[in-house]
This record gives sequence, C-alpha cells and structure tokens, in this order.
Amino acid sequence: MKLSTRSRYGLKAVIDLAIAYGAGPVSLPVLAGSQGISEGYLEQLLRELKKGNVVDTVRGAQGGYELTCDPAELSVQRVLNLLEGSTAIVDCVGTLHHNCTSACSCSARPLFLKLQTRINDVLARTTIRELADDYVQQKARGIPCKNICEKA
Amino acid sequence: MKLSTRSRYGLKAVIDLAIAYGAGPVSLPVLAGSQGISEGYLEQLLRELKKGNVVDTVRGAQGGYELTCDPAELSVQRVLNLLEGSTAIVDCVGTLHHNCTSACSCSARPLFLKLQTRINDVLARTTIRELADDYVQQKARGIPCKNICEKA
DNA sequence: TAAAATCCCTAGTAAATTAGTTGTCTTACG
DNA sequence: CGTAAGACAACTAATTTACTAGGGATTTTA
Ligand code: FES
Ligand code: FES
Repeated sequence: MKLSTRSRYGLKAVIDLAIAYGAGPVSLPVLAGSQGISEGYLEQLLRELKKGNVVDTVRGAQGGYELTCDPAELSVQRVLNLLEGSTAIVDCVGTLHHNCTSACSCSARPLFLKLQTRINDVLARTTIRELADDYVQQKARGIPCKNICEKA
Repeated sequence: MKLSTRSRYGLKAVIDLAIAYGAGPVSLPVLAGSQGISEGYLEQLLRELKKGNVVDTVRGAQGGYELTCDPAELSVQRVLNLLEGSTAIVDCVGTLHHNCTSACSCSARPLFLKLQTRINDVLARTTIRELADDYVQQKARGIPCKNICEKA
C-alpha cells in the first residue's frame, strides 16, 4: 500500500513546477535541490513525466523543465500514473478496465473495487494547482517546519 | 500502491474462516487448497493473524484455524494491518498518529492525508462478514467463473 | 501406545522491485 | 569556443517480497 519515493519525489517536483508555472523553465539542480535529492534520480522521474507529456523541457543554458499545461488542468492521478506505472491497488482492478468480468468469483473483489473507486476519486479530483496553492499559502503564513517525512 | 499477495491471500483466508465460523476449525491444507497456494506460505500469514488475535488455533488431528470473534465485528482494516504491517500509504500519515506536526511543510501532505482518510474509511467500515456474505450469495447464484486475478 | 494429523517456529533463498549512481552524448546560450 | 543545461543508457546496491525446507510440539484416533 505504500507510495514509492518515485511518486513522492516526482509529485513534489511537479508541484514545484506548478508554482513556477508561466515564469520560464526550472533547472534540474534547482528542482533536486528543493527536495535535497540527487539530480540523477530526479532526472529519470522527469523523463517519465516528459514521455507522458506532463512536462516539457528546454535544453541549453537557462533551460530546464516546465509544465505543458495549466496546473489547474492537471490531475494528481495523471502524474502518479506516470510515476507509479499504475495507481491500481491490485492488477485486476485497474483504472479503466475493471478486469475480471464482473461475475468473477473472488471473495475480496468487492472490497478492492470499492477501495479503488475511492482512491481514484481523490486522485482524479485533486489538481496540482490546489496542492501548489495550499503550499504557497502555508508558506506565506510563515510556518517554520522541517519536513520529517523523508527520514523514516 | 499495490496490495501485497500477503494481504490478498491472508484476507481471503479470513473470509474462508468467516464462512465456516461456528462450524469448528478449518485446517491449513483446506485453506491453502481453497486458494491454490502453498501451505507453508499461508501458514506464516495465519500466524501473524494469530499474533494479532484475529484467529485462534486448535492443534492435533481435526484441528485447524478459526476466527476469535464474530466476523460482523471484524473489520478489514484490522486484518490488513496485521498482514501488511500498516495500511499507511506513507509512513508519516499513519493510522493513529497523523505524524509530521500539522504545521509540517510538505507540499504533498494535504493530498496524502485526504487519500489516507478515504482509504481508512473504507477499510474500517467494511466487515469480513459483509465480504463473506456477498461471496456466499454470489456462489449461490451459481456463477461459474475462474478467478483470473492471481495470474497477472 | 504408536501413528497420523495438525499447528509451531526458524532459517534460508530466489526473484523482483526500488532506489539510486555513473558516465557519455547532445543542444543551446553568450 | 566554453559552459550550462538536458538525454540517455547501463550498471549496482539495498530492500522487500514471495516463497521453501525442515525439524519440533501437541493432540486425536486406531
Ligand atoms: S510525505 Fe509526510 S509530510 Fe510530506
Ligand atoms: S483479486 Fe481480482 S478478482 Fe480477486
């Protein structure tokens, strides 16, 4: 049930890009530095996001990464699907194709379907813009707090 | 985001036990055979469930496993927590202790909290009894379908 | 009482996944 | 040209997952 670091790093990078949306590209060193992670690793994640057409790149000096679309139009679901491969909790209950013909006899399937529905609901409804705005506002309120999540 | 096989196997075994609730213990070979998995592996899972006081055991011939309580009183959450270790999607957003003081500055945290809340909601509300009942009824309706989930 | 059926427990292992690192190449700006 | 960027491939290390093997303890039953 755990979200991978890929997802956490990648999602946060996308939020960073959303905050900078419209203000030109952000370079890899800046993005990686923002989270205190290695550039090499984050680069892989950004490449996936580029493949999925979520970010675009500008090469050469003063280049970097930027969102291809307005963060208000970008769902968390789309981002996580690219980073995680799929946001399905079990393979047979995927996003689009609820496999296992409905008649399938698995005692746990009704639970899995309900869970997946709720998860998809949150992921599809939440936009990157919302997260970016929340974050900016929180920072504006000047809360001085170390992110403790990446340690444990 | 994937649920482990531990969870899938273990949960289904618990549902099997729920169906047999009140009718004496069910042996490991029967439980494992029901899912077509190895006894050795399932035994480990059942031992976790025993440690967590969800199942009880009877040794010796005609022995086996049985639920310690009425399946109507047993939440899926309790079962999965034992099998999975924790149902938290990120360590800092655990079930009981929503760690990372609320002021924590992580841009993705609001999303994680919302997601976790919805997940916990489903897991806590769904009882093993419900799943067992659904399954029994579905079978009664005589639907002949192979479970294709465990293959992919 | 011996054999058979059960659960109990530890340890090991193989495969898969995750989380990175390294290094070389290409593109663009000034 | 020299430097600041991204593109890409390949390799590795660590961790987790999914088992397997094998011996021990307890209870029933013939
Ligand atoms: S992941 Fe926990 S605060 Fe960011
Ligand atoms: S896990 Fe998909 S039908 Fe059971």
